[in-house]
Amino acid sequence: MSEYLPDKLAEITIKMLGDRWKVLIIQNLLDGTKRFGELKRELGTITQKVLTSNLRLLEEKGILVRKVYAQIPPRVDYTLTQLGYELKPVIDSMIIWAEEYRRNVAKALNINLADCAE
Amino acid sequence: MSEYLPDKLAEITIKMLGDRWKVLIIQNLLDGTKRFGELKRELGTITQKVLTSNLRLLEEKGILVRKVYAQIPPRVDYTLTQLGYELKPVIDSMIIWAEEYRRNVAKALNINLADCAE
DNA sequence: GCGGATAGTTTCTCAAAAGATACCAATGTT
DNA sequence: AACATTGGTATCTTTTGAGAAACTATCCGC
Repeated sequence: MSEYLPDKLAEITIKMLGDRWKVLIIQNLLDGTKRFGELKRELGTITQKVLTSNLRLLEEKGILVRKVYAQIPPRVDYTLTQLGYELKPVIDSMIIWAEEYRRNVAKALNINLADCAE
Repeated sequence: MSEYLPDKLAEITIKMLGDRWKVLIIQNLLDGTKRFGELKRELGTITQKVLTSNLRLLEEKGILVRKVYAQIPPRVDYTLTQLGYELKPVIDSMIIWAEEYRRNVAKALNINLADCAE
């Protein structure tokens, strides 16, 4: 039964990173502190609402900190915590796997093309 | 702009592993070939429907293969592909991170307890 | 016939997150 | 006044996956 405990651990991490936007946000912040608008531009098609709610959740979970400046126009900086930075190896291994996956897809396409040629 | 391409790669992997059941299924199959009922028992509370649909999707994506035996009672074996096994480092790094996260949560609880004591 | 084995399929409901769009606040500049 | 800056908030709709529960198919043994 104790062999199932590692199962539960991966589940914890998936809950933090379990969707497109969270992983992209964290990955962006690996570059260093960024402002709301900067993140929004670099992430592309994300809505303000979705960005806000994802940032707030990651803050709540201790992945990042949000620093509000007393100024107008408003300025808010987002920075990964140490815990957030420690997600880098996870993301890196994901990138490595995706590159392998891409190679496999390309290989599968080649096979399909050969079938069509016959 | 090319710096964003790695961003997209992590997204690909998250789509494969992006929820509780997929990561748990893959992790179970790292032990080797298993049957439907075996998976269902070991995963605990998953419904047949959810297990089936997750297995079919992982098969479609090339993460696992499904071998149907011509017998009654029905027998279907599920085995990770090479590509599926290559998700092991991703899952391992997730486990390591979750352990760190757990330590941080415990630390945060200690701080909160100290605050209450004062 | 009933119950057991196995791996599903079906139907409906619910929950959570994303998406689309509009609006808000404060200050500064023209 | 209008427009600019910034980081939001609010409301409604859509999408997706999970959950609950029932039913299906085939063979075998009692």
